[in-house]
Amino acid sequence: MHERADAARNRQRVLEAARRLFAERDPATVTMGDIAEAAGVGRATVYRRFPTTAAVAVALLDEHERTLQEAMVGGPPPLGPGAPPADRLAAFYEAMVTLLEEHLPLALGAETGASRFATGAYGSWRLHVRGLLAAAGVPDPDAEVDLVLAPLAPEVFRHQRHDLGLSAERIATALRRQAHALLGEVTASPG
Amino acid sequence: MHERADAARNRQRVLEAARRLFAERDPATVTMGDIAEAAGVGRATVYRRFPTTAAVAVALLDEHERTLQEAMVGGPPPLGPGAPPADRLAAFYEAMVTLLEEHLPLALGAETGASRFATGAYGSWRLHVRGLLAAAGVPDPDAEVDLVLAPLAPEVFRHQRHDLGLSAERIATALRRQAHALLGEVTASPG
DNA sequence: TGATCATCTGGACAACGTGTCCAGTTCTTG
DNA sequence: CAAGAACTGGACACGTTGTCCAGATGATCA
Repeated sequence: MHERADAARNRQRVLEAARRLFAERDPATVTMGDIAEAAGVGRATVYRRFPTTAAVAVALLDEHERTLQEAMVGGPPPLGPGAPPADRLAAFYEAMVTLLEEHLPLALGAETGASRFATGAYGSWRLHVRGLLAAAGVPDPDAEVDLVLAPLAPEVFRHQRHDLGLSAERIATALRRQAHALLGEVTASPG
Repeated sequence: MHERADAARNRQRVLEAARRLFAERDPATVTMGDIAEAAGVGRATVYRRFPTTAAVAVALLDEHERTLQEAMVGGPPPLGPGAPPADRLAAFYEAMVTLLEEHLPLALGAETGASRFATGAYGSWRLHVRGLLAAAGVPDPDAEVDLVLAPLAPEVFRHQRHDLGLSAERIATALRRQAHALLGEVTASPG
């Protein structure tokens, strides 16, 4: 049994209305009622598919995140396999900055309530970066992976981008340097 | 005009009750009403001094943070002045891990609502770390400082400590390695 | 085409947290 | 001890959440 036509139509209305609302104002202040009203449907209609506003944002982010993940596992280097770990981490950082620059309101909206560690996307990035750390010879990848991912928290990007006024390119450059510093010479440590 | 005796007494009751509540359950679920009830005072009495539950947590954290800050600016090396920037950053990381280990519930409680970037303590740490980055020859300290502080977000520590089960020492070791990787050889870059 | 039935819809409801207000009380000052 | 300032705590109005159910709508099948 496929989704009913009216249900599919309303789902689209809800998603589009939510995208607009998240972009227009502080994503943390968007309520289920706001989304329902903007979409022209009842509140229960929104609740039927999404338990929270964060879930709506996650749904909107999903396709973009999936595209990035595919490039990470099967795309061309340096983002995909083939390049040295330090270069791949730098490319990953750069791709994440692009993603945050394009969809920051959604990324912020996806964080309201539960932590980002619970999302499926975070798990994928974690797996990817952990592999890079291990390949580079980092002593304890399990302890470092979340530290390496921490600078990509949407709230950190928002702070740098808007409170501080830094350009996305400047942030990306800083992250690239850190990627090479963290993984560039690990195997050449004292021995 | 000094604080009235009964007001001071109630302030202490509120702070002690809040400390207990934050430690007992998820700090994000503690409400002003809970604090008032546990302290044995009315809700408006709590509102008189603290606008939000986060403000209560900040007040409780304040003295501990101040102690750390004094050690940073005037204490013995490697945390205080005198040691190389990489060693000082490593010492700072280690001190922050200790602080988080001892007062994680308060740190998490202080984050509910507004972002941690707005707190005065964050500004002090930022200033300190920015100075270390500049002294180490990092090209763009303003862009890197918040990235270097990001792994210390209470939510990241909570994830590593409880979701992953890592020991505080293991996290501190990983951070020390990163500190040396990020600042250890910056001035010895290609030339 | 028209009947049947599962699904969807949207307004209503109760519960909860927030922030404010003010009348009564308590403490400090002279 | 009197007068005034400050504090207290219950009450109030508001907004959000999450659930529920009776009516409406669309898919299926004869």
